[in-house]
Amino acid sequence: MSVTLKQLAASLGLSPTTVSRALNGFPEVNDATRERVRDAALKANYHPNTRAKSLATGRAQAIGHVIPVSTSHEIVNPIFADFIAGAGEVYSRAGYEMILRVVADADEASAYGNLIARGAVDGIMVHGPRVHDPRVELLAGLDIPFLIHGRTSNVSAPYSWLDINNHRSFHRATQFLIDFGHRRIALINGLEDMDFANRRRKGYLEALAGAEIAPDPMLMRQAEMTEPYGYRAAQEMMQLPDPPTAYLASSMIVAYGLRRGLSDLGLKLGRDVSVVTHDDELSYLPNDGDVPMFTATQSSVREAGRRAARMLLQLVTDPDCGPLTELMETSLVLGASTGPATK
Amino acid sequence: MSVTLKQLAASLGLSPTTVSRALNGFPEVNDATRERVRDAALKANYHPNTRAKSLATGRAQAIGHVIPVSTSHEIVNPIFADFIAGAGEVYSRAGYEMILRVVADADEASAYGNLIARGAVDGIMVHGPRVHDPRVELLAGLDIPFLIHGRTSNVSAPYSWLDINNHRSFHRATQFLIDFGHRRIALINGLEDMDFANRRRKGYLEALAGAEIAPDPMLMRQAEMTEPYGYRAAQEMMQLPDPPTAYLASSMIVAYGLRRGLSDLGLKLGRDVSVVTHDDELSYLPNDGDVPMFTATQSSVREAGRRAARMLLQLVTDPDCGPLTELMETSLVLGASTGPATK
DNA sequence: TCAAATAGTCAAACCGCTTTGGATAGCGGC
DNA sequence: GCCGCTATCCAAAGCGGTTTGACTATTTGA
Repeated sequence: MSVTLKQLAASLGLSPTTVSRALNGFPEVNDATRERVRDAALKANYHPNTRAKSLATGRAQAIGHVIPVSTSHEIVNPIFADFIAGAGEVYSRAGYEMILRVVADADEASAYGNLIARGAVDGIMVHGPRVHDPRVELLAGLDIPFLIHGRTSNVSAPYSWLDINNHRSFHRATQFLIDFGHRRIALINGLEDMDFANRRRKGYLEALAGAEIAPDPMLMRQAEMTEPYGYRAAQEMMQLPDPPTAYLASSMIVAYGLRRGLSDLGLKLGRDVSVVTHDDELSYLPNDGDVPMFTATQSSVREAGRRAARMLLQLVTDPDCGPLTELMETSLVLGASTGPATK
Repeated sequence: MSVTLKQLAASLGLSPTTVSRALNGFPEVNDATRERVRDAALKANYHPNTRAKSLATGRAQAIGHVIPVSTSHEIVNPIFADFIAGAGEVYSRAGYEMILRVVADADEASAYGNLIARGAVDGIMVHGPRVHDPRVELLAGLDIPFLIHGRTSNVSAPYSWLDINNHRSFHRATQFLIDFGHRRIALINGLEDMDFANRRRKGYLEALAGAEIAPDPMLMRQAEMTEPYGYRAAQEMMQLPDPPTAYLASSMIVAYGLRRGLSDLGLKLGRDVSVVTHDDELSYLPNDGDVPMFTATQSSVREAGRRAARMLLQLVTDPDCGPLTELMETSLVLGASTGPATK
């Protein structure tokens, strides 16, 4: 069915060696011969067998992504799709394959070991890091380039990562609300054993402290980021004796839930109550236009995927280029969901 | 770093042949020897190199997914994440790798040829089929098992697919609204060159025809399924001289947009206006609880991923098991978003 | 003009595994 | 004691590429 190098060589009356070198651009091949080989390869629709090639070269030409699915909630974070779309773009341009493993978070450790021991990948992208993430030390000991989308805390080993500035982002968003006169600001966070959520919480708390506002546990929640979670948070918090006048949402999905919860109570965003959300710029949930629906800390997760992929490829190409890190700042865009605090 | 079979064999004083057979469960190995080999393999953390194995066996032990990204809109369909999560589960259990290609839809054809010619995969999953999808004939001629998530029309070649009954689903949803007395029913569809959207449209039109309701082009839209699309559709259609009393939405995301558009006009779902949506049961947009928010035609895309993967693996294992097809029915769940038509 | 450098090509080894086709030893049966 | 089995094990030949180390012509330099 598919042509092999040997067959191609035979049909040209050349040795496999020469054909291989001709196609891979080695200098010690006559230009005329190279031309002839290239033509023939094209005509025969010759593509080198990936497996054979990577066995011979020792390079897998593939990057592994292990995406964890929380066993308890069976939830797939919607940002994966966009991140992967971004990364995939870069990989295919660079001639790398992306291999994906969907793994229940309990089995994650073995998934990495397995992937590497089998020589299936040259590098690994780590998704959804926790505050204390054992995977970092695990991978650091495994002698393979890896990059974390996000960060982890309390880990001594140096590692490469790309993250957004979650701390600053939520500090700024909180400050923004404070400047508008809000003092009862609720945080509808993601699960706080996730590193990103933890950092956001710290940013929020610091901004409150800076304004000498005592944090109120009743105004802080964490959970898997679904729409109903936002809805319930809004509905329940509005029942409080001293309800929040503003909300910080951890994602657009949660913000949609908040919006629904609030509007079901007859409250209008930006007038009666304010909402600032983080916006990953998912393609099907655009928050743009003349006046975006939500005031948001914005950062494209697709672009993050592209950059992360480029960094990881660099680490693969040159393993000694040291730990690579990038902190992407978010931009605070003004939307229709915020306004001054009302009494 | 990682142990090879040869090393393992040497350390045991055995030949590679015997070790290979011992680990792969061939009968011609002494039980005691097999035990010894297994122990050693475990202790040495031996995992056979995937590349070498698949080169030797001719089986890639991998399935390729090509996910198209519409070049014009740069939109990644959010259902991919859940579908892939479902499929990934099945693959890892079966010892298969999932390799993903994100491809601008223009380059798709070459992506398949390339993937196959390189011997990288044993089977291919096709996403997002159009009404007339050239990929089917392309793949049929390529002599590799493939399965389409969805279907295509006007293609003579037989092929394997798994789809939900889009036609029946939207027929039923429309009928449901008609039974409630609605006659002005809007269809907020996905792009109708996508096969699923086309079938839904037909189901909708047939139900209208059955009730002798003339379809109104002003009440039918198609576009990429984003939230603002739903919002605008609701806002604009409500301006019509004879506005719809009910809406059919193509996805939860669009339904959210509709909801927002309608509630911004002061209309309450289920009372002033009805909405039925299709619900893929994405994990972060659950539409359940005692009374789901939306009345919906429901079908788990994650489960579809699982089933599709199983079917494809069967095709890979036994290429002659003929075209496999499965049509999943959706269930119509009653939610709070529908009610009788009001004048 | 002749040795030495340079192109251009190829045979063969190798990557890590599977698999074919023996080889060897122990066994019972005659 | 010899034969034919069976139970175990192994050497070697692939799988489809890359890469090392020659081997020829041809140039080049002196």
